[in-house]
Amino acid sequence: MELRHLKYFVVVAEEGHFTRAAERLGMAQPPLSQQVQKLEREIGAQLFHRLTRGVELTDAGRVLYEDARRIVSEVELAKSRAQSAARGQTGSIRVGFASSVVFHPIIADIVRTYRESHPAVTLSPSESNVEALIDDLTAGRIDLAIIRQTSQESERVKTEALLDEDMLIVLPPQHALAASPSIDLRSIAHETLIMFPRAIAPVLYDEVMSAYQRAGLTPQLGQESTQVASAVSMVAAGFGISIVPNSIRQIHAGVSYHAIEGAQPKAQIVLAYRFGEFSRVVRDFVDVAKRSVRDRKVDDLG
Amino acid sequence: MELRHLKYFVVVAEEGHFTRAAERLGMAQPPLSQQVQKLEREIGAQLFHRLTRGVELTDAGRVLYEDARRIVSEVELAKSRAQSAARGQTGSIRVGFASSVVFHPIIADIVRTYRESHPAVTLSPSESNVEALIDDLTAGRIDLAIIRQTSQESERVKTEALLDEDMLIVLPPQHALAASPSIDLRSIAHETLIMFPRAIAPVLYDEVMSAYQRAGLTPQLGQESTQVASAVSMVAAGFGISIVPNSIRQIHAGVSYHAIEGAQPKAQIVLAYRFGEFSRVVRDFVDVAKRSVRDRKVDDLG
DNA sequence: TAAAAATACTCCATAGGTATTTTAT
DNA sequence: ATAAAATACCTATGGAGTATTTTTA
Repeated sequence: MELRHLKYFVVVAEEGHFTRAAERLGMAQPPLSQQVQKLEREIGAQLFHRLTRGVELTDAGRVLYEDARRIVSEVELAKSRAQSAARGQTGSIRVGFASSVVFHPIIADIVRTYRESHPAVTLSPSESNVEALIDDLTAGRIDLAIIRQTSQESERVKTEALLDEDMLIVLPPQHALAASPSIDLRSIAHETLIMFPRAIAPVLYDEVMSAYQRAGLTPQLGQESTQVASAVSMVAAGFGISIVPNSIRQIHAGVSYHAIEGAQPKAQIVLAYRFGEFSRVVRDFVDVAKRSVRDRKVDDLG
Repeated sequence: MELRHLKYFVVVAEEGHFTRAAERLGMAQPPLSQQVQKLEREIGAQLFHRLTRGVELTDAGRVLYEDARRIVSEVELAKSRAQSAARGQTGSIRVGFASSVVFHPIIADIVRTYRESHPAVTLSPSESNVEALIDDLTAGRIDLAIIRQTSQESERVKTEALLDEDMLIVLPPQHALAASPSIDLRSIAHETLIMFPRAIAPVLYDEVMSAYQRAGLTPQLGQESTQVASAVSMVAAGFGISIVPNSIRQIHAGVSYHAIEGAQPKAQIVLAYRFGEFSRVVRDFVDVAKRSVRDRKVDDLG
């Protein structure tokens, strides 16, 4: 059985007349009769009662008519769905975010812009640490990740720098230096430094460590925070000070944020996706992300 | 486009390999390649990425695959429905079951009773998630669904509550509380909770969440299971605990099932059919279902 | 006898086969 | 060098056309 048979059958059923149906189908009557006969032979049942004036559906024909009509239109629908998927307008995309990047306003920017331009694409966000996200990416559990710079360049994962942000010193309320807009690392070298576990964002961690090193200092490491962001609440609670990416500033917990004088450590935000990624929806997301960053830079200048 | 194209496409998609697909189809590879190319031309999009070792679906291909597979099987079903209608078995009924209800003994009850009272009616069962079943119902792909309670009351779909069942805590073997017949949520609040995706059965999902909330607790959500039932095997594998409807108890996987003390979440089983459904076979099924539930309740009392 | 479907035949488009080339690792 | 898809070319099935016959109210 072919779709042709169902299409022909539907038209004949609607016209109740082979000759008129053939006209509507833009074909001659005999081949139409033949195709319907072939369908009847395959089903093993009469679909029409042949009358002198036209034809009439049998019971079997009536049952088939409902199904055939629906199936024919579903094929049309399937075709146009596939087409819009090819244009990247439908589908789904799973994006993982490193927990230290979710506060950066560019993230909201990117997600909003993408959602607007691809309203029919389902965007499933997840949050984890850099290492786990790279795993998720290679294993195909996510399609794309926005993370911190990573040294472990896998063969299967392509990374592209999105932007750099400065890192800031976080001081508890009532700290002696809370009023200074910028602070020299040496003036806080003796204070307990709260850091997230290195595994969560190794390059970020190392960046802070080397800033101390370049200044000829050794950080006094204290209690580890579980996340980059939760370091802030530990600072607020008086456990010590911390150094976090600028975007963490979004968190107002009574703490104060200060630029670092001299050797300014940078925190890079990076886009990661599988090498040879074909998917249009994913490629579009990459484009949107890059464009958002570019537009933002232009804004900053203006 | 012809059914042949969809059939060929489905096999190639499943094999990921033109040569093997051609074998499975009992034909040579070149004509298969040609037919698929023709389909791609008609859709106006690549359906496969041609790799050195086999092929892989594109976004458009993935979208089409789901539709094509369904359409091909619907054609088969339509054919046999027409055939049985021709044999004078005036009826057939397509019933969809939410995967989380299929283990409930009432389902077997209803189906058996209906089969006995309507031996000439062909009953075609299918299994899916709540959302997809409501879609199938409105689109006319199925006539009736037995699902979990749904909030999205469509205008075209009428739902009727069949029965409530309690939800139970599932614990892995050797769990400290495995011997307790009933458990307080607070005593397991710190354990990882394995849940199915909310989309599969939103009301069920929310019921569990609000049980935690009412107890002043926050669930520690872990890895999602793909199905309600597969949560049990994940519990057995030690990924955490879960909360499932009582009927899932039918699955013995080494796990233990426990009543929840206090705020007992309920899982409702619901009958859904198109508003203004006139078909006798469908109305009879609804009657049988309701009667089965009533009889069962009488049994429970006795 | 008239309207309409079925049959008889003819033709050619195309599904499918075989042999070979191209492509990507 | 090799696996696998694409291409080239051929064959023949069968879809569609024209002419005609059959059927039945």
